[in-house]
Amino acid sequence: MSAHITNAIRKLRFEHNEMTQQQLADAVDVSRQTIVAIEKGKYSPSLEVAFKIARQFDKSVEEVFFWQQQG
Amino acid sequence: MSAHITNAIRKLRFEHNEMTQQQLADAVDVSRQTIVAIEKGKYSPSLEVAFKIARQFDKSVEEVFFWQQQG
DNA sequence: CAAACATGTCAAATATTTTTGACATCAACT
DNA sequence: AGTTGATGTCAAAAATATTTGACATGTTTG
Repeated sequence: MSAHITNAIRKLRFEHNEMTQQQLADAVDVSRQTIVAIEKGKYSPSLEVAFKIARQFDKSVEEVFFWQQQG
Repeated sequence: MSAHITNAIRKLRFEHNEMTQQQLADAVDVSRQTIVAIEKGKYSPSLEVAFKIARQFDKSVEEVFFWQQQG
């Protein structure tokens, strides 16, 4: 029932000067554990955090997060 | 500190055959109160609900939700 | 080897989102 | 006048996201 959301955060971090999880966390003002959890798909972020992460990489939300509908 | 996110849900509901809050709620599988709260900007939704609402209107997340960065 | 760093994980506490149920108002209709 | 439907609000509970602090692992560097 719950939709699954994947993301390209890890890929984008490496493409952006090998940014570390801690650096991204600081840049978007969340904890490192939050970045880890989102990156690993443990849960999906709030829309606000999603916007912050996307903008950090100069991307749209949909270029970073991928939603696949369930049946 | 908290970024503000506005949205075009009400406008889109009316553009889509005057869809009611209840119909939208049913379509994206949340309660009517959730639609009311998001529509009125009481809080911003999860990324998952944001995706569902956007797709309901055949829009991207960014065509429905507008994030304004804080200083 | 030891120190530093990046990553992963866990558990408990806190914050935020979402649900449920109830009630109020207003407009449209019979 | 009464009913129905759409919207708004409130409060408490439940679910989910986020934080904090701690610890473990592997890699790199002095």
